[in-house]
Amino acid sequence: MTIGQLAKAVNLNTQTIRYYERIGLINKPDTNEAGYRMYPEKAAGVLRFIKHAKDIGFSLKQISEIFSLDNNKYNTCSNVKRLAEEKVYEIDKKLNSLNLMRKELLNLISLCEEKTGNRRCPILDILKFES
Amino acid sequence: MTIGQLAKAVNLNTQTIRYYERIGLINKPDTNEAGYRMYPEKAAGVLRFIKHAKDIGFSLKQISEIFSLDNNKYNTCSNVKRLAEEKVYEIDKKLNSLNLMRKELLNLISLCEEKTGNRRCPILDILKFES
DNA sequence: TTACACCTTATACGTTGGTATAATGTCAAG
DNA sequence: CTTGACATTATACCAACGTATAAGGTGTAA
Repeated sequence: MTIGQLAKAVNLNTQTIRYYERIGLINKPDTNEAGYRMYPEKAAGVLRFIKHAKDIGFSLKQISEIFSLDNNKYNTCSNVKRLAEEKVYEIDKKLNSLNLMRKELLNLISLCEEKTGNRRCPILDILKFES
Repeated sequence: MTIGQLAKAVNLNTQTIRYYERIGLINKPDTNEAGYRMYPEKAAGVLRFIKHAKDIGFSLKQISEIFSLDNNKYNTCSNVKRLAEEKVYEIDKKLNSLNLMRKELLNLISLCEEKTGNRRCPILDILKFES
């Protein structure tokens, strides 16, 4: 699988895939005679994992952290598992934080609805002078 | 109130306040004889508003947009409300994504638990290109 | 008066996460 | 055997959101 085919498969720019390689997020795959990167099927899964992790707010650095456990020969499955558990904990913190924001915004919106017809905007009023 | 006092009051860097001015997010206040920016009390409220809005996920650009709605005094409340509703929608998408990722990680963790004692780590197997 | 903490502007740099461009090589089809 | 769509590398550029530095002016307190 060439880089172009991979890019199409996971809906990423080829430049982006090379960028991920450059920053050490993914490994450079074996190349063919012409020097083209030839990716195994698994690569698509890895990239989808990265996209997914990124979507939910993990930085490329954090994603690297998960991958880099691989470089340490003394790493056992339980260490990797521990890291995964830490990530779950981080996710839970993000979930809480997002839920709080959501509540706050909905509260502001409901204030707006109570006050329709009024000139003053309760969202502006509250965020400006009471926070 | 000088820029340094303001910065301390709202826990921001003076550079950051000047940066906000530079990008047009806040107005340049009147200056004294020496050319020092002299901020009214209200400035702290505005900066707190910005921090708060940023905390709940608004970009500086979006915050600018809110301010400009405020300046227009035209249909303000419903426009601000629309922005807040858009933000709630964004938050909901993130929540869904996070919940998916959480599930995935827990699934990987459970694979680890099934395989305790085994040399190979199923998480790494999945994440690595090779093997 | 001198020291020191503050203020000014202008400009450069830093980080994250890419995208664009140039100059060049490879390959398959017509 | 040329054309077009790919691939390679290297380098530059982008937006967002600041932070740092240089070179200077101001204010106050000992």
